[in-house]
Amino acid sequence: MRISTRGKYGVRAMLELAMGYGQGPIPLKVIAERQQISEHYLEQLMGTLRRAGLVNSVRGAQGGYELAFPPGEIKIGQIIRVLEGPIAPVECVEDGVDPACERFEACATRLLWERLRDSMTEVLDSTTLADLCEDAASL
Amino acid sequence: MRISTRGKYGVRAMLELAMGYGQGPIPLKVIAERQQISEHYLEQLMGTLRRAGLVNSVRGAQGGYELAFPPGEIKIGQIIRVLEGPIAPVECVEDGVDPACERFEACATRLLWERLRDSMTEVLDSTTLADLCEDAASL
DNA sequence: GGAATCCCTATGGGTTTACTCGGGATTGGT
DNA sequence: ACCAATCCCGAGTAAACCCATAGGGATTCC
Repeated sequence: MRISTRGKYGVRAMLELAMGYGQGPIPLKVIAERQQISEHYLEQLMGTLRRAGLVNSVRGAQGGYELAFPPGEIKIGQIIRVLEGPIAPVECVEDGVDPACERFEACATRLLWERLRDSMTEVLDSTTLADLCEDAASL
Repeated sequence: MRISTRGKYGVRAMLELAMGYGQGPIPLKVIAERQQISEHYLEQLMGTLRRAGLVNSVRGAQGGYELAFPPGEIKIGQIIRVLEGPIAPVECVEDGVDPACERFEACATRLLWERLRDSMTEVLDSTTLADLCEDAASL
């Protein structure tokens, strides 16, 4: 029941961008240094986040990345979904999937997985980058 | 954010045992057939569950597996922990681990992961096999 | 004794993870 | 015009993990 480094690094990088929001783009190198993440690897994650529309990139010298929206409008769940895929403990309770489930007992476990999915979604979608910035400030 | 087949199969197998609780041991073959799980693979999972004390095994002809406790006393969280490891989205919020975390921003994300862990734990530890049996009965 | 069981270790193919590498495209500063 | 700082992209890779499969050994009921 772990998220991978993609989700972990992604959230950390996005928090970094959130803390510098409104002050121009932040270069990858700086994010990677501050968060101690392999630069080349983080680059791939940022590419994914950019294609998903969560960050904008500015190419060339003095370029870098910045959030596509204010921190208060970006939910952690969005980041996770982009980098880790659907938030669902098992495939058959993914959003939008409605498989004809054969085993009737399986449905009992399915209710369980749905409850788990919902509680995970609740936490991840009720927290924004702005919330994490506040948390960071009060530490 | 997926559990593996170990957790899935494990819960399904345990539910099968719960539904036959008090009626003698159920052979692996039957569980595997009813739940459509590879027999040999399930055997390994049952071995793990047995060594963890969640099921008892009866060897020899007419043998099989049975729950070590009544269904109402076995939480899904116990099964998951045995088969999947600690319930924690990231390593640093595992129970009993208190790492000196270097990055102060990391602590902001750590609060998030703790909230996620807690909400997952809440669901999994508040549901017992008896609850799943009820769910199954009312379908 | 034999069939039905559980028990154990080893192995293997496929996928995923977490990177690394090398080069190309774009842009600001001088 | 040039150069350095950036982002962009695709390939490659070693290790780990997942999901089994294989084959035999030990135990117990009938």
